[in-house]
Amino acid sequence: MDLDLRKLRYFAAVAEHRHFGRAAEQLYIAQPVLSRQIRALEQELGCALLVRTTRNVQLTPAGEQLQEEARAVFATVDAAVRRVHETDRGVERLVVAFAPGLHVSEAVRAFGATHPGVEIALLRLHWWEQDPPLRDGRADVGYLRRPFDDTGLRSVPVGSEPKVACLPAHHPLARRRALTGADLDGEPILDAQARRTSSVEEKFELIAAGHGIALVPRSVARSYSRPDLVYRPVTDAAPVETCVVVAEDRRERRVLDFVTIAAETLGEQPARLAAVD
Amino acid sequence: MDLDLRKLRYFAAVAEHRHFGRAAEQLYIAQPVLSRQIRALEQELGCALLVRTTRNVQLTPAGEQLQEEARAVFATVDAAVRRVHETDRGVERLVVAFAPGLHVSEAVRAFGATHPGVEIALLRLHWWEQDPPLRDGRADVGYLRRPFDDTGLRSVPVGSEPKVACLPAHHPLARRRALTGADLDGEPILDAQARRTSSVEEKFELIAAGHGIALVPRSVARSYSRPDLVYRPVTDAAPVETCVVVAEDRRERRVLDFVTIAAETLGEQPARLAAVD
DNA sequence: GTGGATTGATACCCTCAAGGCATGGATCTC
DNA sequence: GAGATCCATGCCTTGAGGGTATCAATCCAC
Repeated sequence: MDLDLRKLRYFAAVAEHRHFGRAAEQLYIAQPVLSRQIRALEQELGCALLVRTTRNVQLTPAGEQLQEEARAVFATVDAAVRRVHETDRGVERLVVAFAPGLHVSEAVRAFGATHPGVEIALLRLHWWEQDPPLRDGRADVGYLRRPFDDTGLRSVPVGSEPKVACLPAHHPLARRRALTGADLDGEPILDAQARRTSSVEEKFELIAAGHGIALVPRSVARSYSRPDLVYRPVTDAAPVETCVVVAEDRRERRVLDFVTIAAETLGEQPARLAAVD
Repeated sequence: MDLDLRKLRYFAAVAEHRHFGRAAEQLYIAQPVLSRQIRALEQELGCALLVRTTRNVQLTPAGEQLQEEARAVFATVDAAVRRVHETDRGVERLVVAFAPGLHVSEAVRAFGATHPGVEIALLRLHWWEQDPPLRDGRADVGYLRRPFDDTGLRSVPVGSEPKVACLPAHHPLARRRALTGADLDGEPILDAQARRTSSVEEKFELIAAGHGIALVPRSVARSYSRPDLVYRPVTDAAPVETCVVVAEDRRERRVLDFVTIAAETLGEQPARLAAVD
């Protein structure tokens, strides 16, 4: 059973006005209807949302939470309808995903110059979720770092780069110029299996706070530097390969064109990803 | 009139199976019902979603778009219901927002140590939208940079820092060690009024691509460095003040506690925000 | 303290959309 | 061309959404 958007909108009105009568007036329905709908919503959710006295209405903590969640729900729905209409009117959209530290401006610019009618959106990826957005349609094309699950995907390698260790500035190993894998034995590594952080910045916050260290591609080190973190090369770590990736069944012109342009852009200038120190 | 989640779920099933009969079977409804519901959805949206032949079903571009949007809608709704239930069961949540370049790990760690039962979520803010999330409930407390609209908000200053100019590495002004405001006259400044970018990284992509320059607080320069961008101090630019901010009507214990801890954390170590070169 | 005003809840009725069943029309397969 | 497959249409039933009238509880004014 689904949450009913109508009831949710009714609840949002009551939560805003803190008053059934005025909320009903705004919704152009009768007040008793509103009372019943809200009560039904509470039953469906299985928790109280409002504290009713005969003189006023207050929100329970769950009610306040729902008031906020309602905003997100309506924003998502409105955006969905808008984008469907745009697509129906012929607007072409290309969602380019990129793993942290990778730069897409050149390819986007080159693509935009030859495809002025295509609206481009960027999507930040995360370490722990690189390929799913390409498979489920959230993104049309992506810049990914191996390893990732490439079943059902087509990958074009566009460069490779060494790994570096990211340490807190006060870490004992930070005094060394370079490290080897053996140096890192016993260190707590924050990897994809660890508690999932919602952004790159959060991961660095954890490292800075002393919760662990991380092995990251050098381009990440170049993009995110902080005074309380240091990066040290790990001489015997395997290099990381970057790929431009699309789902195998995507055959739209704009998608194929972007892949071509992206491969050319990076292919001509491999120094972008594998620059010298 | 609202999009109907029931119809949307029906559509998602048809889009997945590419077949009315099997979709109806999965939904435990009769096939004719499904035909009518989908047709009604198409009328409500005002655009065709499916191309029906008597032998199979295909999606129109708008239909493919809606299939993808449906995923986002359901994910949002599910998360909303889940969080409401959690709140109802007594789980306390604190959403800490932060403007780009600010680091919250110390305060979060200190808060977590004294409030082990409170679940903490982080929310990245943008230049053009700093204070609204605090006012509409998306965030409980935030680290903001002036200027922002502080009506209805309570702000605790916690530090100030100079501004620097962010330029493409090949820009003529990049050869200078320091700049003044006069040097930047006539340069295209990417500010909050400019075309809105959805992340800090995108803004830097634009700068790197030569679309303009930006004036940013020094802590942003410290957090995001790239080989194709350079930062230069602007000697006569007004410093930027950072504040910990909450809505005036927020009086929950966990919110007030976090503000206290945040102010103490940054107050004791002002070097965090205003470090030497 | 008492009566009027305000506010949310309840009772009862009506309407219409959602859903089921039977069937039609079109297309593919053999 | 007969049968199978698949989506659409017609018709009926049911239940959720909505309206009006009214009640119960509280607040406020005098």
